Amino acid sequence: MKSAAPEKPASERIAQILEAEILSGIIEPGTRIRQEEVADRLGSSRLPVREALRMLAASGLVQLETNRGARIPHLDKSEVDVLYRMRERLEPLALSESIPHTTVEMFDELEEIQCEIESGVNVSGFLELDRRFHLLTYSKCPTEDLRDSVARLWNSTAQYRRAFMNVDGPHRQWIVNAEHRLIVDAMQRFDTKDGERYLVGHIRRTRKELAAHPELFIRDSQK
Amino acid sequence: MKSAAPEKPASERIAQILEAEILSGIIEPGTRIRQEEVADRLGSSRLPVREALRMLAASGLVQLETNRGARIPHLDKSEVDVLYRMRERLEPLALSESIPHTTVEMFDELEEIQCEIESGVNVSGFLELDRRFHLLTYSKCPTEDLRDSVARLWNSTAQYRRAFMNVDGPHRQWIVNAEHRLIVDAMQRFDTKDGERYLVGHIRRTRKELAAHPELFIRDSQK
DNA sequence: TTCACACAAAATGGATCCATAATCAAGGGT
DNA sequence: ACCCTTGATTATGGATCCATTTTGTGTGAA
Repeated sequence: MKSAAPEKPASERIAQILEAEILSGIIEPGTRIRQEEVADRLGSSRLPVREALRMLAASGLVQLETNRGARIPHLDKSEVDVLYRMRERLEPLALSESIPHTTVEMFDELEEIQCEIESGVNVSGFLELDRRFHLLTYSKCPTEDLRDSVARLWNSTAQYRRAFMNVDGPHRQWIVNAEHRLIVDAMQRFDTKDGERYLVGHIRRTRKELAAHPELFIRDSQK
Repeated sequence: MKSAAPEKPASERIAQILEAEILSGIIEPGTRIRQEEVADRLGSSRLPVREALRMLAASGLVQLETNRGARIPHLDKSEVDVLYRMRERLEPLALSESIPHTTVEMFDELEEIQCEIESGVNVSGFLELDRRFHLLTYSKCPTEDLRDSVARLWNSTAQYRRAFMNVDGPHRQWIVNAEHRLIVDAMQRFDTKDGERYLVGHIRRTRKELAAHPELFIRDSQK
């Protein structure tokens, strides 16, 4: 019985690294990803990189063109809008499914994250904390497919949240804090309806604020 | 300038074949998929098969365990129930987004499919036609991610629709026909609200009928 | 000067080969 | 008789090598 062998996952390590680099903005949209470059940057052969790219393509994070390699897709205004409408419909379901299985430790962690957000952080810090906050509220959802779908939507829209935050910054940050607090309160009361209501409002407001900044999508024309 | 070279897609041909085999029931849930077997059955090396399995895993169609290969996951009653709730929320959005871009040819094809359904077909025939019908109503949705998400949900639940049809058969088939007709009518009137309403009812009714047959999920215990 | 054609360099897709972990079977010990 | 251990077989994960397509550059002509 060997306990010290967690058996490192395979090439999905590369997929996770690439995913992190993409949605943290290190790799910008439109950039072409060369397998060889990634391979010896992460110290492996091209083969795991290929598999990782296939996985990311299936997750919608990159686009593959045969014999042309992988690149991060540009999204136009209306596509991001629809992705947000998908979030408005799916995430409340994930929250509802998660609420019955919440634990005290979860609320402690949510409280901790929210306090850190309110303590004042920079843009990257907020994006990271905000992501952790919301995905944590969905974490007890028993259906893996639903959690994965939600995570996919967060990944696909990450770069636009970042761009928006860089423009609009901490403007009206108090609204986000209030919404987060209301969501946690509904969860503690095990009130799925209220939770869904506040969450829909949260996402819907973000969608509209994003739509008010079309300059974030100027890439549409130079596509 | 060579025009006759559509440049066959790469190993995703294998992914499509495997996908079709899985959701048509040829490969049953719980079955272990050996790369080598698939490789020389489809006349290629193991490498494209590996990539295809990674892609299918990212799509949720198979589960990968390191050094243990791929197998088709079992879903229990509550998981299928949540997948149907996801459908109830996402597919109306896809329909709404598709309706403004519908064409006359589409309505002709929908009419043709529905007539073929009403002409009386066997279970496999109905499942195929029903899938074509619904995915066609979403086909003009401009957001690829949304179309892909919907297709994923149809794939994940395919085997349970099949099992249900084999049990309950063409029982109350007239309801399906009426719902399909109402959906097409709403589309022709460009009434997205009505379309969403009828579609939600259609999926919701199916979910409840499925939930009334727990014997389709007896695999839960022998998991 | 600009466009076009051709050739070279590079990157992707695929196949074969090797290492390692898991599974199965057989044998021995309790 | 049953269980544990040990070895052999098998299957997956990874690396290197080859073919094909794309792309970028350079030269030539209009």
